[in-house]
Amino acid sequence: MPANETAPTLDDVARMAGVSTATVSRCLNDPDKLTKDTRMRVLAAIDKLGYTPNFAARSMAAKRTFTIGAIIPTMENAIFARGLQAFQEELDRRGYTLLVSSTAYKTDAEEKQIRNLVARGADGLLVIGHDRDPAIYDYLKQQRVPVLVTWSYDKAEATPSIGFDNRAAMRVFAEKVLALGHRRIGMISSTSAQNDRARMRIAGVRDAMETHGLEPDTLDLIEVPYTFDDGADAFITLMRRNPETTIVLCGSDVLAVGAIRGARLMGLRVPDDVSITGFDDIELAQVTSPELTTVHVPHHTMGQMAAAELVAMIEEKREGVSQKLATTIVERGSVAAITKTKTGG
Amino acid sequence: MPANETAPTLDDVARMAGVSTATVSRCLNDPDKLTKDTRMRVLAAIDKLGYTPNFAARSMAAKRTFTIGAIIPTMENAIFARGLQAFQEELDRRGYTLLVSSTAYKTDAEEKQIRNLVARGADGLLVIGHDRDPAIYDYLKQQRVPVLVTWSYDKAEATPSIGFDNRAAMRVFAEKVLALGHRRIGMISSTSAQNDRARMRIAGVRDAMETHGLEPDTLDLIEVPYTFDDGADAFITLMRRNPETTIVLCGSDVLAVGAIRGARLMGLRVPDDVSITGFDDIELAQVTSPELTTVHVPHHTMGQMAAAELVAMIEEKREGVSQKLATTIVERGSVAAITKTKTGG
DNA sequence: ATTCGAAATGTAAACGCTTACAAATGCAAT
DNA sequence: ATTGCATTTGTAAGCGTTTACATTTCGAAT
Repeated sequence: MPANETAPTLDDVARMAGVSTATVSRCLNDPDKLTKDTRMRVLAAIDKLGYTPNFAARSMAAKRTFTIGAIIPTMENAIFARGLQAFQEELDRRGYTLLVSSTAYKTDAEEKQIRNLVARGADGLLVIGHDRDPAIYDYLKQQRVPVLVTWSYDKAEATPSIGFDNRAAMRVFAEKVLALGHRRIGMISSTSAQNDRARMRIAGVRDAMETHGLEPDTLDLIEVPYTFDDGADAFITLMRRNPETTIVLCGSDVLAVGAIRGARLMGLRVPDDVSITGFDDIELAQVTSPELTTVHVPHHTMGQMAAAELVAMIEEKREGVSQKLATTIVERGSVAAITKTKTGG
Repeated sequence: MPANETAPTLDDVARMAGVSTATVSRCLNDPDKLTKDTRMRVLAAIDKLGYTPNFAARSMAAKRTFTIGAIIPTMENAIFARGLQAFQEELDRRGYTLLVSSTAYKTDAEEKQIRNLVARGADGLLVIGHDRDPAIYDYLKQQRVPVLVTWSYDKAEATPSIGFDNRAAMRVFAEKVLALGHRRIGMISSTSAQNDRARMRIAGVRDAMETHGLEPDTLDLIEVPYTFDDGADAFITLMRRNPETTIVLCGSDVLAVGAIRGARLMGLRVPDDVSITGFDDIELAQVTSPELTTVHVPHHTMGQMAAAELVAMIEEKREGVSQKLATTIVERGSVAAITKTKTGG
């Protein structure tokens, strides 16, 4: 019963195996450099002592942490879960660990979190969307920490991004559903300040309205935070102040699910009385009744590609290259065409 | 344009402020010890250089990281999100940072993650449920890392826990809904191996059956992983092999939402044709139609209390003390009483 | 003016690794 | 046996903090 007072160190292992600390270190980081015999001896000692390398010491000496940080707006819903999962898996495969931090949509919390991650030695950072204080980008550049933006693609931005064109995706989608004859349009978006994804999706809807000969300013828009309840409340507000609305486009599935609930609360049938759409295509989109017509985002591919690119940026010490991913439209049951009856109402 | 090649260190700050490194360190950790004048000088230098303390160096020297690790089974759904959010907020308030790691329900991944968190110097660990390889507990004891179990309460276990009695909660709930006259009972649970929460909830249902004079073995149980689809599939399987089932109790809201979807797919009305219940009371429970009758878990309080207790264990170097939290029953629309018509079916 | 204790600051030794460089070892060719 | 080169191993200097201990400074009390 070796009731050691403290955790074993490299030194302890070296002593027990009868080798130098350098050899133990090599055994951990570059096993091929050792004789099979010494390697076995060291491994045995490690095992016997239950040794785990001290991360802080290691990263201080090596000036590398093999850690990548990701800052996401929220963990509360599944929006980022899928993509992040894929990101993590790919990182794992490449020998990196992911550190996740959530800002709970408080933009001012982001800077603090980024500094924290950098102080912890993150070799690279993944962030969502382009919008943030330029000072943050300056800081990151000064610290020489590679950053990759995701969930957004914008070649005009200086920071490399792997994502999709939120504006175009929403435009194409909106054009398609509006072609069903809708003239009175409402939209529920999450707060667009400091959120290019939200902003671009709104712009996409306005683009589509123009295509259909509608005045973009007539879009009845309401911006709210990011929960089901917000979606439900916003929907009710929208329908009260504009009862002749025939379709409500939501900036995300979460909001759309809330909107469907709002419709149920008001005794409105979807899509018979009003059509509702989402964006993201998370699992949730299939549990409502009716199921959501929405825009499918390639979460998995996006996460995977982001991991590959960020690791490449780190290891090859090169600038990141942006890539645009395609979104697709998923038609389920929440959208209907305008019928005579309805237009008359 | 001081295009420094490398990030500024304590030394740089000290030099610029004309003080020793010890003083700069004090300025960061114990500002009151300094003259207002020197403090200002140091702060100015820190600001000017854009200095951020190096976390690895700090934690190596201080042998403290002010970091707490949490290992959760999944980030994919909101089950743990609320509690973890509260946990994080409380930790923040006390000056600690949270590192989250998800096992994706792969129990063998947990040990690796725990070792990783320990190697990273986590001052304490939060884990979900009691079930895990005893070797893990041994390792943690040897490393002297405090552990707190949550989402489960069991005074019989050696590891302190802050949570609720899964078995009793499910028993009380099941007794209540079964009192409505149900005799043919199905249950969908997530895999119970290595998952005391699932196991206890199943036991709770069996307890309730006995109370109602039903043979516990007649419970038609099906265990699946943890997604909506699993819930839907399980429900369909269950109803096919046992069409006269009148109520399906689910081990979690996620599964229940899946089950509701399964019912819709089969053309069954809830609760008219079959009743369905959940467990957890996450937001999701209110977006389905009908809304879920479920067991409310005090996520927020649980997370908050867990944070307070774990920090106390660390700072006061004492054993943790377990606490049992109460759950409540939330009746919404997914359960109906058995009518003559139905019993005749 | 001195003295003394408290408060502020400085000095330097850890902390547990990695890695450049030096030394030792092994093996093949002579 | 010797030599030379490649391979394996060892030595020791950092890495950027914190903190015990030593020293200096300051102000109040004499």
